[in-house]
Amino acid sequence: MSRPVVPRIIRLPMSTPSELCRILTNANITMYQESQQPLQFSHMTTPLSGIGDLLSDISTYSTQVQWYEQNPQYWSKQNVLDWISFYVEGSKFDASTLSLSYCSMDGHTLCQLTRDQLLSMFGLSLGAQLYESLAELKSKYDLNETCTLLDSLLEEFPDFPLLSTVEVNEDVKNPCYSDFSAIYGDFPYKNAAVENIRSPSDFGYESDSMLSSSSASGGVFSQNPSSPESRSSDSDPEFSYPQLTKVQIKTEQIEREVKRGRGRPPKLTRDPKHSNHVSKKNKHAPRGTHLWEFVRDILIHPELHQNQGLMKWEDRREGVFKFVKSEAVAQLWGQKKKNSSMTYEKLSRAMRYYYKREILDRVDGRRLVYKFGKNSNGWRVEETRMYPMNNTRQEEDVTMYPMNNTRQEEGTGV
DNA sequence: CCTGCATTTCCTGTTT
DNA sequence: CAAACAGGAAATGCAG
Repeated sequence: MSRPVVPRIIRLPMSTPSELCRILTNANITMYQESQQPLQFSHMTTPLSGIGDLLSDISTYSTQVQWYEQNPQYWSKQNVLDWISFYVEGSKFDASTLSLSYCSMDGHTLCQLTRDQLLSMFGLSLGAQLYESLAELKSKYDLNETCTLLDSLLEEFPDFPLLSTVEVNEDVKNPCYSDFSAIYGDFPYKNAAVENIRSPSDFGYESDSMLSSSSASGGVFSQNPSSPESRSSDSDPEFSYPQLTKVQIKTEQIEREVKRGRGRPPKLTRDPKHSNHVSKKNKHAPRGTHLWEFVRDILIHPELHQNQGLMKWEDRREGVFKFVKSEAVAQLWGQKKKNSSMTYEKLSRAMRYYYKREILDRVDGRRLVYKFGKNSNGWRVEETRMYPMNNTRQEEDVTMYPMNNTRQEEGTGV
């Protein structure tokens, strides 16, 4: 089998900072407000129950995966937006001319678009890039999917005489990772879908659904309760986490007795079954805001959260705010960073580091209360006046984000 | 490969 | 007493 074709995308110099700021902000706006739908595999039918289970797992997982990790046909709106953002960012496309309505479609809809439609929507250059990328991703994932199914079939039925003679080439099984990584280097093109598939209970929530019913959905703590901060899981009245089984607790204790030392332990893959399946290196945290920016964005766009009341302003003018649902915010942050074991305790440590950098000022004597410092920006009323706090989100929001709200993350250094 | 940054993880002690 | 705060220490992952 020949190697799949690799998209020929060249990373061009960045757009202007303000453009990029808008792009990223736009992505954030949508990211936090959208409730992604689980992917449907109903179009696939198979008489084999094992495959059905696999698809069920994939479907569950797919509420979290990035666009580059799955077939464009199954992309959520968020995936589509991320995909577009990626190419906008890498081109000289003027983001201000881009209407969010063009980006507000799911993968299925996207895949119906003709080349001409894409060109008219995104311009000749970007449109062509998108079309090319889409076409190649589609063909690649169609192939990949077939191989994955075949692979799982082999695991399910190892003794099946015909299937056992079939070998699946590694490069074909993970075409995206092997080829894209060669081109993009650090870019996170890898088959995380395979690596991360564990049990359905491993998968965290998606924004609102989890915030209201993490325990019911077998929330994120069921996966990795290894840190003692899990003790704080019952601290939040709005939150309840699934109780650990005795076996889990026992395993935890053994693990901690074996390796206990200061500092952050290496991330362990808890499912050895998949640990050797693909490369473990999880390069590149998703592009996005820093913690304080994440917090700020929750505060200045409360209307974008179906579950409001995560945080609130205590004194908007002074930049004083409070974590109302501290563990929920931590979970949301963890979701953003693909870290299901994030807790408020850990998040708050990161917040405390901001004191020294004067991104935050101390607020003594008030629990869960912080204050933006002189090295933070984008939260002041003047900076966000273009955003009426009570309006529902509209497409105009995208281009209305203030130009002067540029990121200065590097300028906030110690 | 090395270095720096921004966390993340863990811990001990203190305050509310 | 529990939860939150404080901050040291060390590790991680990414960017340059």
